[in-house]
Amino acid sequence: MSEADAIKLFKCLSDKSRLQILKSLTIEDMDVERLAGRLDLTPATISFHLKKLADAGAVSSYKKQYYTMYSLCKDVFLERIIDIISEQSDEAAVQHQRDADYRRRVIDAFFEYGKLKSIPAQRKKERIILEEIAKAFEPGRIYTEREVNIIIADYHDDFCTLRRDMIGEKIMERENGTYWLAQGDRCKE
Amino acid sequence: MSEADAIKLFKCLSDKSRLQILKSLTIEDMDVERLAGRLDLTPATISFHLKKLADAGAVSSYKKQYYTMYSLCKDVFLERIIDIISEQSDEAAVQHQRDADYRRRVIDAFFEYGKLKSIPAQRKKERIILEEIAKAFEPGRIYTEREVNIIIADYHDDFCTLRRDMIGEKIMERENGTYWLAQGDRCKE
DNA sequence: ATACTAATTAGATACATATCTAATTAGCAT
DNA sequence: ATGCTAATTAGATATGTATCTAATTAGTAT
Repeated sequence: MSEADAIKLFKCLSDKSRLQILKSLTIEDMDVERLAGRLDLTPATISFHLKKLADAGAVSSYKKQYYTMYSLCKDVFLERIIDIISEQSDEAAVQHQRDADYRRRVIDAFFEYGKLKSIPAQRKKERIILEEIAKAFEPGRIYTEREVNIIIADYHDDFCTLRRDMIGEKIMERENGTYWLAQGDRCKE
Repeated sequence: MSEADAIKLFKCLSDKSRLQILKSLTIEDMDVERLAGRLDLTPATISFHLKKLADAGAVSSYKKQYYTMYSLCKDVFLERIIDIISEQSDEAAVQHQRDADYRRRVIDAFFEYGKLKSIPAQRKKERIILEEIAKAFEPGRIYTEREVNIIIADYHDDFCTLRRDMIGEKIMERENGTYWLAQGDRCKE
């Protein structure tokens, strides 16, 4: 089911009249006039809704003497909502890629020849820069403040600010003058 | 979940922007601006949608330093659609009752002292009357035309019309001058 | 063939809503 | 306390849609 189909289906389900039509058809197949009677609406309105429901694959119809009988397409409703939402996970991948592109642009803008040209004023951008610098540290290893300063100084003279912000952004952790990479959620990126 | 709640939830799911917000939150918790960046919309619009999503119980939020982080309420999406629709099955029962009430009113209007006052002009009403008369026949048993006439004549003089319509409405079936109750869908009522 | 009736379509209307810009509120940091 | 920044709210607009009445189509029975 494509995203457009999912939206069509949910749009059908988000209207009181259509929900009641579906509920009615849960009981048994019905014709337009009977539904009109049950919902206290005109047959024209019922037709309008049934068309949408049919278009979304929620109902189907067949002729029976005078009447056009409508019946529920049960299989459509057996899925879990979460599965419908996350079905298009390649879409999610595309968005993830867009995030990566943004990070790349920020990094390209502030780094030059492996050096940091300036420290971003915007918190979000600085975080990206800090995460980039953090790659120079080994996960799990414990560093002295002096070691940290030296590594960061490779990127920018103001290693004090950067070191402090590493702690502030919880990218690194500190205790008794020793430093190490936080295990946190960085790995997701 | 009440019907109103279900409609609110489905309304949230029936918008492309909101679906993408939910998909994004599937990956990890995010703040308003990040979502705005991903969806290429203003933070105001994202706020607008998040409010609706929160109201529908689809997302929740918590503060993290500068930012208000939003996260998905996963449990809401684990249900099957069919369960949500038919959850209010007492509602369905109410509607079924309404149908029964209608039949009762029609029967009361056309029967008097066990006799049929007149034959309804409206097809739908006549069918109800015919189904009522059909109760006088035993399922499975085969009747001669004469037997059928006698039974129907108890209700109305014009047993010819009624007998013919029994066949026309497929309530009874006929072959070689013998009659019997159709097994069809009457039993549902 | 003709008349009847269920169903759909067309046109009109009123209400809902997705989005933006601009203004305001609220929370954090110096 | 003051200033910054994320977030929300307010106001405006344009699009979407649920419903009705009236007209049309289609299918059944006499």
